[in-house]
Amino acid sequence: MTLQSSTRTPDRQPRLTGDDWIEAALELLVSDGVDAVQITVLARNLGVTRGSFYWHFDSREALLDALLAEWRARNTGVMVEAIAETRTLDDGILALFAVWTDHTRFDPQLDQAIRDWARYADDLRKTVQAEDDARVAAISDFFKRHGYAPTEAFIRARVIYFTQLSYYALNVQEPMADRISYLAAYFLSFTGREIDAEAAARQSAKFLEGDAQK
Amino acid sequence: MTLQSSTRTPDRQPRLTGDDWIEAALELLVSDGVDAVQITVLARNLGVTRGSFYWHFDSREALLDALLAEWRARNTGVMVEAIAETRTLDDGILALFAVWTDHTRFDPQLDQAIRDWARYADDLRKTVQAEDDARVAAISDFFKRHGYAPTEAFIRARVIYFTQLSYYALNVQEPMADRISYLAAYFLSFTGREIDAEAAARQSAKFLEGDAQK
DNA sequence: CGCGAACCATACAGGTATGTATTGATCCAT
DNA sequence: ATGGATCAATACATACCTGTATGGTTCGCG
Repeated sequence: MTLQSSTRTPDRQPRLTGDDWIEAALELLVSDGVDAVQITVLARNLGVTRGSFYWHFDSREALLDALLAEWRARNTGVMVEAIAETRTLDDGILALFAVWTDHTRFDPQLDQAIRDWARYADDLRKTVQAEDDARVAAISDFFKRHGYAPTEAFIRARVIYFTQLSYYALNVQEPMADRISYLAAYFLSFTGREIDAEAAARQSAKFLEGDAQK
Repeated sequence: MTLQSSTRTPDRQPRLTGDDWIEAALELLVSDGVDAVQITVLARNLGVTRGSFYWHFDSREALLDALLAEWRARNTGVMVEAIAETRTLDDGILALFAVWTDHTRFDPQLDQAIRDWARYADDLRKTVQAEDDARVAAISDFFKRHGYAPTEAFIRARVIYFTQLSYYALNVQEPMADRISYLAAYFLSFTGREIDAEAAARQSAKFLEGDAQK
C-alpha cells in the first residue's frame, strides 16, 4: 500500500474539513441532483474513504441539512434586498437583471438544484415556496411603488420572476451580444413601457464588463 | 397462502398488461420523479411480484423508454397545433391558456416530470430542448403573424411560455375565480395590448365550465 | 379435454448504498 | 518525546434494487 493517496488532487490539504465535504456535495447537487449526492461518490471524488465522512457528519441527512443551510445563507433574501434599494423603474428592473447575471451575489444553479430537490420533498417544498412568494411580493411591491395597479403589479411580478426561473430551469445559454439585444424587448414585455435609452446603455456596458472579466 | 391477492385493487383484472405497468409507472414518475420509478415499488403497488414485470419488459430501461414514448404521444406537438389554428391575437393567446388548463389535451404534470428527468440526463435533455424550442418558435411565429417585430415576437413568446413553465414547476394552485381575475393582466403583460372584452368573457365562461365539470 | 401460451411466484446472484466499530496515522501542545 | 485530539482506513452488518433462471398457475382454443 502506498502512503500518498493517488486520486486526491495534489495541492490540496491532505486532511479535510467539514466544509470541504459540503463544497464537494454542492457541486454534485448542482450537476447531478440530490439523489446523486452520495457519501460513496463524494469520498471517491475527494480521494478518501467513507470513514472520513462519518467523522465530520453524523449521517447523510446531516450533510443534506448543511446543504440547505448553505442555500439559505447564499440565496435567501438577496433578490428582495436588491430591488428594495432602487429608485427608478428602470433601475429596479435592471437591478433584477444584474442579480440574475452576477453570480457572486446569487447562485442560480444552486437555486435550481434546491428547487428540483424540493419538488419531490414535501417539507422542503414549503420552505422554497415561502422564498418564492417573498421574491414575487418584493417585485410586486416595487411595481406598486411605481404606480401600477395591485393586480397588474402582482401579475407583472410573477411574469418577470417566473420567466427568469425558467431561464435557469432550461439552462438557457446564449451569447452576451444576444442577451443585450433582447434587453429592450424584455423590458417592454415586463413593464409595458419603453426602456430609458441611457439606462439601457449603462446596463449593456455592465453586462459586457461582467462577461469580459469571466 | 391465499389465492386472491390482498393488496391488488378489487375490480381490476387479475392479470396485468404492459400498459398497466406503464400507467402505474407514469403515476409514480409524476408524483415522485424518475429515480423513484423502481420495479420493486411498482410491483408492490400493483400487488404482484417483480416476476411479472420481467415478463412484460426486458429491463427498467425498457420501461423508461416506454414512458418517454407516452410523453411524446401525449404532449408533443399539441401546443404548436393549438396556436396554429387560431386567427385573431386574442384567440391565439386564449387558445394557449386553454391548452394549459384543459388537461385532456396536454398533461402538464407529465411534462414537468419529464423535464425534471431531462435536467440530469444528457441525452434526454436535447429531446426536451428541441420540443421547447419548437413551442417557442410556434408562439413567436404567431406574434409575427400579428405584426410584432421579430425580436419582440421572440421575446414575448419566451416570456409567455417560460411563465407557464414555472406555473407548473412551482405547482401554482389558485381558485378559478382568482385565475379569471388575472386574465386581463396576463394578456396585457404578454401582448402589450388590452384584451378584447368579449373574448375575455368567452374565455372566463370556458374556464368556469371546465372547472365545474371537474 | 388437453396443450401451449400468457402470466406470475420463488429463489438466487451480484452490485451498491448507508452506518457502526475499531484500529491506524498524523499533528500539536505540554 | 509523548499523549491527547484530529482525521482516515478497514472491516463488518444491513438493507435495497436489479436481473436471471426456473417452476407453477391460469386462460383460451382446437
